[in-house]
Amino acid sequence: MTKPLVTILDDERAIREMLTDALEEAGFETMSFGRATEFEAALKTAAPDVCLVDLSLPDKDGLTLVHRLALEQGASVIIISGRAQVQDRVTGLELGADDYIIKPFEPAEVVARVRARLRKAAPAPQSTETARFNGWTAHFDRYLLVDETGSETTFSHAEGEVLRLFLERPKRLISRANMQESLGGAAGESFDRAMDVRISRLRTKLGEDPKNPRLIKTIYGAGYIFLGDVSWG
Amino acid sequence: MTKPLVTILDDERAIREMLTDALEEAGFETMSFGRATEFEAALKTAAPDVCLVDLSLPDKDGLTLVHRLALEQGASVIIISGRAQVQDRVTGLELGADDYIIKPFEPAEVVARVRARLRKAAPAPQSTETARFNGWTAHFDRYLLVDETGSETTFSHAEGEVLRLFLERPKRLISRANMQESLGGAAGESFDRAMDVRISRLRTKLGEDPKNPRLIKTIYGAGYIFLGDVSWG
DNA sequence: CTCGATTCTAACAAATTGTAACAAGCGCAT
DNA sequence: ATGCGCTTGTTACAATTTGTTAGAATCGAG
Repeated sequence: MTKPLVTILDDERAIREMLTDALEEAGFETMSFGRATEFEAALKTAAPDVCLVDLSLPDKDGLTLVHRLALEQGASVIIISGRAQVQDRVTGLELGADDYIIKPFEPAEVVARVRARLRKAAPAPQSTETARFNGWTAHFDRYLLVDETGSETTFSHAEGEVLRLFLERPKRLISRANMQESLGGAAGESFDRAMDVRISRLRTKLGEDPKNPRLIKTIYGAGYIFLGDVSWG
Repeated sequence: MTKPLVTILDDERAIREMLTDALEEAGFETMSFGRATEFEAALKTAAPDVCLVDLSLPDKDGLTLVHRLALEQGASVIIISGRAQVQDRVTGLELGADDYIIKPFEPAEVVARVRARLRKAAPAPQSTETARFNGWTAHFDRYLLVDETGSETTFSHAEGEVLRLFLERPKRLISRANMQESLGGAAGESFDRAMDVRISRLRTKLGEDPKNPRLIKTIYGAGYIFLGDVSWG
């Protein structure tokens, strides 16, 4: 169980430090950025669970960024802004933000709101070993994949690891680095290929069309994303 | 597709009415209650999607109720309270609330925050991932462009970034600098060409006539403009 | 019309990902 | 021990995506 990753994007160093301290003390992993471009570069290899974003950025329009974040990444987005008008808050929230905190803020409240986001988004500390998605049913305890027609296919342990990872974080980018870590892969360069192969094999078991995969999508240069409506239990 | 159900629990009639009006106008089903016992009775037969709860109730401790709600029901809980201290907010959120709004509030903001809750809870946020324009349908979640005749073309991630940018700002000039930012392009000079190429490729996928593009128009020396009647969802 | 600046796009190249085929390792029944 | 079958990583090569280059096409000022 790794620590949740919270990213901080704010052009004021003092604020970044304040938030970093508070969040790390609360037991989160953090990464902070002063400008949007750095942040976006980092997104290619890390998948944050919650993103704190200041709207007044030097190099980019914050709202557009929020919109993209909310849409592409499945992460929760919390806007932190000095703009206190109701209209600002409403548009921020409509564009996809999950929360809107006004400066000046108390670190304790930010932590509490981050926790509230994580609680809902949590991959569900499911005791169940069964998940359903798009007609399929995966039984992890029996290494069994059941079709909507009822026909069964088994999957191996390695395939199950990948499948579980996907089912636990549906509709979110999972970077290769992240996946490698979760699969306990040695940092070895060649493991990259092994991962591809695992995914390839999983894809064929799911009956994916290689030219046009519907469930496991590749994001060139970034990672994978599982598009499926998952429900556990 | 039934309307989401929002419950309101507040002892002041004026507030109940204000919220009911705003929420119903926004397209939600509502139920409102003046005391906790009524509310709890109603919970036996209805499953709200979002619960608005005022903490200062005549007949019960609001926080306990929130805690139970958050745990037992799967609903999102938003506290609405006159108690504005940071400590109040923190404990409210820690106990399981998803959001904390301070009185006095603007109905518009409440609606926006309710929407934000529902967005995350929704099983398939398909709505913002599909856009229609001039006979085409773009499915960003599946990287698919569908013709009016139904024939499909896939587009890559990079192409999708451009397309999305256009669809988000139709009929408005998008400067090259602006586009470069949004595409996360390094400020490098040579990225200019890469952008051209992305657009060129997108154009061919959209079947544009090079001599006479109908959708993606070049404004010499300024940028691009997307002419198309876009509707999302 | 001519010229320089700008944009278009075909063709190439580099990086990244997909997968068939092979090989090593393991468990298990013979 | 031997051999079979299964899992999994490795290798090698194919395919895809993306950026780069270069020359053609286009634009607008003078």
